[in-house]
Amino acid sequence: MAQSTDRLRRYLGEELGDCRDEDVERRLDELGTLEAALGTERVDAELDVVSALANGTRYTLTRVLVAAGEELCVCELAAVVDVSDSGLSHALSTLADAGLVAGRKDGRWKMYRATNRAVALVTVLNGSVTVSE
Amino acid sequence: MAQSTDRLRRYLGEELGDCRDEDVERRLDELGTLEAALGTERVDAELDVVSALANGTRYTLTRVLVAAGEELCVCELAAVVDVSDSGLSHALSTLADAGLVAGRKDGRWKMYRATNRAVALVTVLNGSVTVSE
DNA sequence: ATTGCAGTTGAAGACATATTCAAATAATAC
DNA sequence: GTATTATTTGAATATGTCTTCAACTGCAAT
Repeated sequence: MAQSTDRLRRYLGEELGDCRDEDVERRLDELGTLEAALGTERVDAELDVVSALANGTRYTLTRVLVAAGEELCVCELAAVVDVSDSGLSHALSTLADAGLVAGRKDGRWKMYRATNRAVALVTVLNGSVTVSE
Repeated sequence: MAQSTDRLRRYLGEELGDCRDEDVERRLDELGTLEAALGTERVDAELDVVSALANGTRYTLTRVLVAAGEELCVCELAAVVDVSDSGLSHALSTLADAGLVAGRKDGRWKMYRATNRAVALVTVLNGSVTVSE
């Protein structure tokens, strides 16, 4: 740990004018606190959600379900993405685990809809990302 | 295409009472329109952003920079995540490409800050994901 | 100018994820 | 009941992504 903090000490030296051991310790503490305040569990949970969206097939499915504004049958979603039935099922299952879609069985058909979480995320992404034309 | 639409035809048959070729065509059109309205470019761009966030190292960096509310030196961020300097640089570069952080050179140090896009996304994720305790 | 330091880049191996195939389940139709 | 259909599951390959190592750039101090 002595060596790994050398660089930080030099940086703080330029920032503060001078820099002692306690200054380095304090800054490391501040950074540690910043990180700890997030909460490992929470970060992991959020990362699961983001990871579920981070795939072309799954993001398209989510986007279409949000745009549809109603539940769609698996047999309809099959027309939207270019994967096998099995791949489609895996994708929907991952999204459901992440709370981005919810499924309901209706006879021999299965219907999926976007959750509020999906709507919120897609809305922010849509609003935040600009596309050149 | 004839066979791949069989299932959809049967589903629409149950929904509508009866179902002809034109009904299947119409539904496929609706689904196609829904998807096309999203825009391939836009979906790709949004997927890039989501994918940039979908990694423990990068999500933690983003989260910390948002929480910090100010720019931090690479030498400070090194204390936050557990990767090599090279790995850290790659991570920050990916985030910068996705417009989630912005970098500024200051003498021999490099400072990074979270962008509005990052703040918006992290805020929504934080609000949308509940953590059991 | 040469040395040392902060950070980056490219390439490669290690690692993780996606998609498919084959088989299983659950529901309906016969 | 048996057969057919819709969807799911698990295992295996194919594909993609992380992280590291080594070499490099830019900057500053000497």
